[in-house]
Amino acid sequence: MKNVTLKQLAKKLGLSVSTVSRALTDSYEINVETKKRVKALARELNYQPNPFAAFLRKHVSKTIALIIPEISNNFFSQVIKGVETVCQEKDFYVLIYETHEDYQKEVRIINHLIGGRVDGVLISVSSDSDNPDHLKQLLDRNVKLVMYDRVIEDFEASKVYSNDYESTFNGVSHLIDRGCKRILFLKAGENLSTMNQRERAYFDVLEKNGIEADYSLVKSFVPSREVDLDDLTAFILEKKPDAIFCSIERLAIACYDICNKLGVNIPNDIKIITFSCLNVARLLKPSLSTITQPAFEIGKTAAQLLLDEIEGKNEQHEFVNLSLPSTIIKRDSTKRYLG
Amino acid sequence: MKNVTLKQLAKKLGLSVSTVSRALTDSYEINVETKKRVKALARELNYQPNPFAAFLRKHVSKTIALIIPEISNNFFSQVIKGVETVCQEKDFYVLIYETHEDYQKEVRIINHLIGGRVDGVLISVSSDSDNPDHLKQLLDRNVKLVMYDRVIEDFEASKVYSNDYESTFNGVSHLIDRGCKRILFLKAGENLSTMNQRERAYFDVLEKNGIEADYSLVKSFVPSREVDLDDLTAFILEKKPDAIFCSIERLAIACYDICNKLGVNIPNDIKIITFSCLNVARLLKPSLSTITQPAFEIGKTAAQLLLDEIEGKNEQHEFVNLSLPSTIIKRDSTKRYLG
DNA sequence: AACTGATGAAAAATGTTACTTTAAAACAGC
DNA sequence: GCTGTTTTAAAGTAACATTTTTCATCAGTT
Repeated sequence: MKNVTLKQLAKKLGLSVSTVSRALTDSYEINVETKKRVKALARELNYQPNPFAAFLRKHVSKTIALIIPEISNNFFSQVIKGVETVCQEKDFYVLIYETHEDYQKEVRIINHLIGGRVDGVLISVSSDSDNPDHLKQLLDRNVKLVMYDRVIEDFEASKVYSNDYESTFNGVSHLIDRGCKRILFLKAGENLSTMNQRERAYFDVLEKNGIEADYSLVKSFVPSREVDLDDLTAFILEKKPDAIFCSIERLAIACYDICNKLGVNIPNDIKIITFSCLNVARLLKPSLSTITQPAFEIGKTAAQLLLDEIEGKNEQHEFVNLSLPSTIIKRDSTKRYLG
Repeated sequence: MKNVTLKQLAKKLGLSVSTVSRALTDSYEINVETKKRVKALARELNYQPNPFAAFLRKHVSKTIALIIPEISNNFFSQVIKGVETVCQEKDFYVLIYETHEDYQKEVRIINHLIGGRVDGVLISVSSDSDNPDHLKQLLDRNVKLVMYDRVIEDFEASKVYSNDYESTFNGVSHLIDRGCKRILFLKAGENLSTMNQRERAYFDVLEKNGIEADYSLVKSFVPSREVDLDDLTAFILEKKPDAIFCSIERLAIACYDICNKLGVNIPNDIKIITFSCLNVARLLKPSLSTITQPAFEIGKTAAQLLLDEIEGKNEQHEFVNLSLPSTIIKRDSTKRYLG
């Protein structure tokens, strides 16, 4: 082992290991001169304490796990950024895991984490996650947990998400304001908290506007799979909608492709609005109306809450439910007529 | 501590700790019946070996660090995905670090890693990284290193990148084929291997086509900062180019915004091509011609190389230099005329 | 009785930290 | 000036959970 250890430092300095250790942590019991000597040598040899050994003593790893359904997704990559920002500031380490929307994989990951690898876990549950037993086990072993975006509603933990109900309500209302009556609702995933909120809002808006609910206008997609374009094309041709509400960005992109192929004009023939964190939405043809979630803030806030819990600032287990507002940006894809 | 340990298992089973340990690792020295009993209890209590204690003995953490200049960037998030894919398969853990293009931060991160937290490091160096001493220290302490995308050319390590020279050569040639003569070259970062390759290719194409090099048509941007739109607008208005070659996606987006604002038509007035992993490039107005790097493959390949080295498959230190081909996709933004 | 071979127990080691102890010096009280 | 106490500085040691090496036991065989 080529790594510098306390032992080596102690030997070179003619001191004991414990003295060196405490000199480095600025213990009051050590002579000022000795401290200086120790620190000077530590700096010279670029001594870095071994984190694994330190953990074994202290049972604190200063590491959290960030569990993500799909990494290369604008929403989640901004979440990562938010989490990173907070953690780097507080000298915490972030382990990233991707579930690929697979519940089995999620369980396996959590089991790994049970070994005590991390102090806390940030999770957005996978789309077919119906049973939270594995998460309970984490808590049993004193690993802190915060859920973000996709949460399990009756689970005892802090949660950070966006106002899916309200923003969907506004989004669908916007379509109706523009004269749409036959609005497709494309959802992704069956058991997701976010999707349920969005679907509820969709039907509520219809009811409020005296439009009869047609459940056949709702189509569900498997988030982990590619969008089946032929299938979606057939669906659109069959239903002949005047608008499409997409609950994820990928579906909107598929709709754009399909409309281009079919020669259907957006927004004159069909209007489209979608949940999306795409930063070039304004440059699309036509520019895409979006409901943009505060991804970066969600990441930051969730990480903040988790670190607070780890640092024992929430002894009473007062779990927080935080809803951060999305922004609805109306662009050409939902314009009344585009000349 | 609520965690299940070998000690607890041993106590419950009436065996010694070492016997339990060896039963779980399927040592030939342990009676088959004993093994069964041990494994049954381990499964029942969901025993997970403490990774920190295991490390301390074995000096293998099965963890690598992935150092990234900017996480929320299509290219890098696909790299993450590639790395994740390989590592999950081989049961390795990935720690993510973001440098925000800051050399000081990069040095700090590497110093942290020197403590032995990881078995290996995957790095794309930050844009103002001129001195690789910190990386040498890693190698001194037996931490493996592989560079991806942005590499330091004369550093003793395996490297994975894309064929920046050739693809830029093809990209600029494409612009010239379309009749462009006054091509801006927008670069990002001064000391980056990638940028140097691209710039060299740009000038080589000009020379090959008998166009006199005009160094004032090259403009450099600081990758960590927002693009200064006013500044870029002024530059474009001053230089009156018939094409712009963007070395990063963000610059192309800025150009689109500027052209829209100025009422300049792409591609009739100015043609634009860019390095980009944007998956909606085809849906922009006009659709954007791109040079798309194989980000996912770069991540996969680099991770593969690193894990091989960690697992001792490269005892002779035969470092690999791998160049993966980018794809140039010609779309409307470089069309001859768009009616 | 000595020797195998199988089985499992004990002990050592990893690098750090926290608790306990020791040694010496400084100081107070008689 | 000596003894007893306090203070200061440093050393020693145990513990963390695991793995690995060494050691011990016992049954069975020569």
